[in-house]
Formats: sequence, structure tokens, C-alpha cells
Amino acid sequence: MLDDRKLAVLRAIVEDYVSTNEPVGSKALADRHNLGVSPATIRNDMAALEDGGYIHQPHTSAGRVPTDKGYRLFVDRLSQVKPLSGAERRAIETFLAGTLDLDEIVTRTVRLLAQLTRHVAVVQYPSLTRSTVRHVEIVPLAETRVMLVLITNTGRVEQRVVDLPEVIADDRVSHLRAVLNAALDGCGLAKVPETVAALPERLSPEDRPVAATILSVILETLVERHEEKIVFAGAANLAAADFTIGLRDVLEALEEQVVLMRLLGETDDLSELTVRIGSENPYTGLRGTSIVAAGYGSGDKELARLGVLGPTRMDYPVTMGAVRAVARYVGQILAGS
Amino acid sequence: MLDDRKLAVLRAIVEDYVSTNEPVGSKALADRHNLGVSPATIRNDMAALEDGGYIHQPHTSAGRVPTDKGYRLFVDRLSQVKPLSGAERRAIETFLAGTLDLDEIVTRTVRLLAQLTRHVAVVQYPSLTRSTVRHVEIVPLAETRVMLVLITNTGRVEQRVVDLPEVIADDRVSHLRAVLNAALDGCGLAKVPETVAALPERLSPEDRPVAATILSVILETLVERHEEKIVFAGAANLAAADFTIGLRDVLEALEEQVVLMRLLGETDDLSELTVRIGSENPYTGLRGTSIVAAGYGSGDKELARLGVLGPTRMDYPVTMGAVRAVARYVGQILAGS
DNA sequence: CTTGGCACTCGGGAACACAGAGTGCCAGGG
DNA sequence: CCCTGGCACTCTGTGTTCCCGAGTGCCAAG
Repeated sequence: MLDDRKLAVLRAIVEDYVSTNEPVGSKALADRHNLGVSPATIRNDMAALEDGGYIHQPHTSAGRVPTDKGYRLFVDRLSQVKPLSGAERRAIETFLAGTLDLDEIVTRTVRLLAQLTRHVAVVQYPSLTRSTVRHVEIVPLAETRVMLVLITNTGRVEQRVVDLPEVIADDRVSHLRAVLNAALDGCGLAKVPETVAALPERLSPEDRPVAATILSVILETLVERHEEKIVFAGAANLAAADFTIGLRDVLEALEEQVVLMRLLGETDDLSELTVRIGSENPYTGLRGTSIVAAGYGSGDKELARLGVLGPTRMDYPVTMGAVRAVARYVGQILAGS
Repeated sequence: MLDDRKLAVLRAIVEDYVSTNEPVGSKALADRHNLGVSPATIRNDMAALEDGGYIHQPHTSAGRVPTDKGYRLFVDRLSQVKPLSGAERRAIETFLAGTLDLDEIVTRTVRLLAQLTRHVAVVQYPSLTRSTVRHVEIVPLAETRVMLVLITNTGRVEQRVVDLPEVIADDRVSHLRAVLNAALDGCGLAKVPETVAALPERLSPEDRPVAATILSVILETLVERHEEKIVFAGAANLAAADFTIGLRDVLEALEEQVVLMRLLGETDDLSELTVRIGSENPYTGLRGTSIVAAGYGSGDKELARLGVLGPTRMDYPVTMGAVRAVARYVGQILAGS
């Protein structure tokens, strides 16, 4: 049903529409692309593409605009991820160069990605799943209150204030700290739950209530809260795109952590590029936007995801190239630190 | 030159314009406010106000709109900060209730403020100036690299990765940690520089190069970097206001830490409400927006600032009330933890 | 000093016409 | 069988004109 030429026409429509932001007609296509056929022929092909639901005309006598389905076909079969230019690669390297802590890496990454793609960038903090515990610190703040600081080998620092069920003396805090560090130092996060479960036995009975409180917070912090944090940047790019409609919805979605999480989404094929186009994505306020996301990680396994959000009529090959490249570089940085 | 009635007219114009968002004419004023005079009289007053530069008419035959100068007069002399309703107070309390670490307090505060005012909220992290050092932790990451974690009594945790000039053994790290904690524990941040300066004498010569590196990072982190962090929320509220023009500029400004800093601004009279109206504010992209800011702190001294940014035609009394209330509550929370 | 009256101005919406882009269809040609 | 040129048709967007109404400034009278 869709022969090669029809596909070429679709590709041309997408490319022209992305660059001009105006419905594209048969004559313009014949002029700008070397399709080797006349406008009339192109019109026939366009009619077929419209029957298939790949393109759509806003009004009877206007050019055609790709539909979400059309973009999907384009992304899946008609385009190739475009590698970054040398200048862009160098920009990434210098931008992320230097010794950085995790916060800084994430902050810089999200800005870099926004700047590179001219869309809104979204970066999820690396999951702790593959990390190991580097250090546990307990700092007394008041009689029944301590601050718990957890440091992982990826440089992430988690802090929590903990209210204790009873007064605890400083030397008992020290003891607890020593026991915790002995047990958890170097422990993979995946193994934390079982390690923690075995701990109370090694403590004196009087320490157990306090220890139980602290341990439950450790578990909660490391295992449950570990994927919540997400940042974004480049909201100004939304205003630049002629996004008059729905801009409010988009901004609202961006401020909802939960929505952001679902946007980046979980994929089966890890570390591969995911593209969600318009209505494909799970949040109603975000029709009209597409998400290009990728997993990144320091080793073979994906730690977290990052991506960008922009209008459906974005330049997919370029955007995908930028997202993939940034994901890889960040992975390298994380692996190296 | 401006008698009481003229001021009343100006007040009425501001109030009407803020609520309707349309230029307000003499007849509407006479109808909606009990000024006790006829439209013709009001017209005369309006002419005087326009001569004074307090109001302005978009075109010859439209109503009047307050100028920045008019808003300024309104804020300074014609309005009173409006206290929050009971429901709003309760909302603040429940929103900020519970034991929270600093990150959480700031995050919740900025969201609360955005929700309460329906503007963009901006919160600066508490300055460390008045804090004391609670704990210093040094964690080896690699042969010539350690992570430095600084914990203050306000619950703030600062982390930095430090590259060392030479390899350092674990026991020397432990020793350094002990010395640092002995010297700095409980030390007010203001005194950190002199304390740090005296330290090298108490170390063996071989430790000094490494110690010097670490100490310089401590200084930099605590003293220089301590006020950089700022967060904002509620950008979606910008889209709601009919901000078609300049929205991009505003969003860009919001993502510039430096601009945000200057927006909140330093005031002479601490902890008092600051209002910057339209062209009064230091950033060109933000004409058309006003900033209402206040200092907040846990004691008598201001730790940092927070505020909101919205269109010049915002409801100043209500907004000022909300900002002041939130600033006070956050101060209480910080004092209590 | 205030008030009612009055002529004047100007922006914005409705009605209208028109040019241009783009289409679908059809008959002829390779 | 597919491609092509021609042609009539259908729209949208734009520019023009026109008119209404809100609002003003000024003036003379109370």
C-alpha cells in the first residue's frame, strides 16, 4: 500500500513541515525535493497517505501536516539518528568536564541538554540500585533527634532528620554508627534490606528501639525514596515554540514530579532511545508534545533516564542524536567518578 | 497637589484594574465605588493623576491604567497588607508540618507560596552565616580523591568532591577528620576562616599539602558558595496571566540563578517586605512584572529571602500578606529544628 | 468646586471582497 | 498501468470599509 515513493513523500512532508512550521503542499514538495515526479503525482500519493492516516489537512485548501501516526512512521522507518557535530561534542565535553559532585553533574546535564536541543530537558537523578553504601553518618541534633547522612559510592548524599522514640546518649550513637558502618560499608543497595534485617541481633536490647527507627529510615531513604528526584530546565524554549495553546498545561505537568516520572517512562529495552509522540504519551495535558528519552548508566545497566520534551513537530533525528550523546557522556562521567 | 479624593480615585483605579484587567473609566468608578461625586469630577481628578504620571491611557478613548509610579504610590500609602484568612493559615501550618530536612522545607515552601499567591514563587536557601558547624566528614573515594561532607546545625548538608595533590593513606584521613572535627565542631561559620587559618600548625608537615587543599575547599564551600542556591515553582501561573508578551524573557530570567539572586535583592531594613514594581527592578526582561520579597530567618537575623514574581497588576495587599506570612512561618520552622 | 451636557476621538468588531495556495478529478500520453 | 498537465473549485487569510460605543475634554451653569 505504501510504496517507496509514498514513503519518500511522507519523509519530505515531515522535514519541510518541521523546518517551516507551515502546512506543505504538493508544489512546494516537487520544488524543494528531487522526487522526480510532478506535483500531480505527489497529490495522488498524498491522498493515499491521508487515507492511511499519516497526514492531515487542516482545511480543504491548505497543505498537509503530519499526524502523530505519520511522525511515528517517520521516526521508526524513515529517519536516522543524526550524530552530533564535532563542535557539539566538544561542547558537551567541556561542559561536563572537571570533578563534580552528583548535584552538579545533574544540574549541568539538564542545562546542557536544554541548550543543545532548544527544548525542555528533563533529568532523573541516578537510581541508587547499583550503588554501594560508602558511609553512614549519625549526627545528634537534639536529645531525641539525629540527622542521618548516607553517602554512596556514586557520590550521592542522602540526608534525613530522624525523631527517636527515646533519649539517646552520645556514646550509644557512636556505637550505633560504628556497627552500621561495619555492616553496611560497601554493601550493594540491593542487599541493604537483608543486611539491615539481620542487624538488630548484633545490638544490645536497650539499643534496639532506637536502632529500629533509624534502620527503617535508612530503608525508606535508600530503597523507596531513591527515584523521586527529577529536575528540568529550558522552560523558556517552550515559549519560543509557538505554543500558545496548552502552554499552561505543559508547565503544570513539568512541575509534577509524578508526571515527569511517567514521562521518562520505563522501557523494556534498556538504554535505548524512547520516543513518545503526541497522543502516545500518558498525560492528557501533553498532547502536542513529544518526549525523546534515553536511559543512562555508569556501566552496562541503566541507572536512570533523561530526555527532552518539545512540540510534536520537533526535529527528531537531531534531537534523538543529542539525547543519546548526552546520555552516553553522562554515563561515562558517572563511571569515572 | 494630590488631595484625599484624588488618592481615593487612584486607589479605586488600581483595585478595579487589578480585578478586571481592563482600563477603567470614570463612569465605572462612580458606579462601583462610593466616591460621592459625579463622573465629571472624577474625570478632572483623573486628568490631574495623569499629569502626575500615576495613571495612563492606552489610547485616547479608553479608560485609565495605573503606571508603575501609580502602583508604587498605592503600595506605599494607599493599601494595607491583608492578613491571611484562617483557612489559609491552617493550610500553611499543615503544609509545613512534620519533621523535615532543609531540602524538604525549601521545596514545600516554594510550592506553598506559588499555590497561595498564584504567582511564581522564589525561595533562596538559608544562608549559612549564622549557622555553626555540626560535623565534618571525609570519605575516601579513590587514592587521590575524597568526598567532603559538611553538616551544619540548621540541617544543611554540603558535599564536595576534592582532588588531592598526593596519595593519602586511610589512617591519615582519619586523623585529619578528627583534627578537623575537634577544631570546627560548634564553630560559628563567621569564625571558620580564622579557625581554619590556625589549623595547619597543629598538623605534621607531611599532612599539610593535603590539608591545605581540603581546607581551601571548606572555606570556599562555606563562605563563598553558601548563598547560590535558589529554587522556584509555579511557572504555570505565568501562562495563566495573559502574559503573551515577554513570557519567554521571564522564563529565561527565572532560570538564571544570578538574576534570581538580584531579584530577591538585598534590603537595608531586614526582614521587611520589599516590593519592586515593573521598571523598578534590575532586569530589563522583567518589565511588566513585580516582585514581592521578604527576608526570613530563624532568629532575629535574616537568613535568606523568599518572594513571588507576578504581573505588575497583581493584588499587592493579598500577595504581600501571603509572602509575609510564609516568611514568618518558615522562620519558625527553621528555629524549631 | 462640582455637575450635566455635548462634541469629538479612536479602537475594535462585523461585513465584505479578493487574491493565492492548494486540492481533486479527468483525459491524454508514455 | 502509471504519470502528467490542465482546469474548475474551495477555502483561509488579509485588507478595506464602516459603524458603534466607550470614554474623554471642555464649557457653562449651579
